[in-house]
Amino acid sequence: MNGFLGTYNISLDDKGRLNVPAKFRATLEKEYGPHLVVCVMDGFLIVFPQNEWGTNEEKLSHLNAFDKGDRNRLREFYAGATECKIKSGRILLPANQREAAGLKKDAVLVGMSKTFEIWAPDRWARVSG
Amino acid sequence: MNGFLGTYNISLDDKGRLNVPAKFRATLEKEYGPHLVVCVMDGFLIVFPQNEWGTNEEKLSHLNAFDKGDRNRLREFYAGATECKIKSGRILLPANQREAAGLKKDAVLVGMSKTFEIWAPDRWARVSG
DNA sequence: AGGATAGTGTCTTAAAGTGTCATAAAATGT
DNA sequence: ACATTTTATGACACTTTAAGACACTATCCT
Repeated sequence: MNGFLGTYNISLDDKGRLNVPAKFRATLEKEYGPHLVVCVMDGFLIVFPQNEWGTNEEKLSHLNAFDKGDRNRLREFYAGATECKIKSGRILLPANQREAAGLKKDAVLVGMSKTFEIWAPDRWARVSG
Repeated sequence: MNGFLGTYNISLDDKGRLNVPAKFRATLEKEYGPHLVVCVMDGFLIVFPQNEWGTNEEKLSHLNAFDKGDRNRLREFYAGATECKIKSGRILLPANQREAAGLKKDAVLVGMSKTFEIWAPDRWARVSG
């Protein structure tokens, strides 16, 4: 398996849930589990399978808790994060994350191997140019 | 075996699947497996046998997922890629890749030793002209 | 308690993806 | 050149997936 690959256009339902594409779901089932950590980056969301989040966290643990810049980075990272679980094929993103990412009715999911990203279509268009 | 060689005109079926030429299939069976990674280049597609893709991916592994520039580079690479498997001699390319390559009803497959390429006939004509 | 809001389960429909067969075309062996 | 085998294509039936809708539950607030 090659992890998460490709770009998918998907739409949110009336309650703000979004369908995880079947291929991503398959990867999750095979290599990870249904538990995810979603995290706000600048203008979009990153979704970590649970244990990928763990390895990332480890990398961050090398940052210096007494360094102001590092500490700010850590805070930003943790403050925006939430746990969520796939339920009948979908995930519900909390309102504040949807807002942080500018998500309204449609979203673009982008595979990044061990994680995937969630973008608002207009922002994605600007980045993927 | 000498890898993928030659040029083949093949047509897509009503659902967008394309037949992998018997010679390519033979190469895949003998030297690789049925799992492929297809990846958008500028205006055409490159097909990697799974482990050829792996070696490419390895080159990226030194990039830092927390660095903005690196992350952009990674994204470009992964966003255009998809995994696919040969099923009864054919592969199905996702709609966005077909569109990126301008594929409609016919395609040209071009062997490139360890990979092969998929072109829309008109674009191929311009390049090979 | 009552009414709002947010979250969850489940069904329906439409679209996308998959398996398989029949014919046509091409390649192969003698 | 002919018969045989393999390969490519088109077609169709079937399955899976995504989207939208709706009803039900939990939570919060006053």
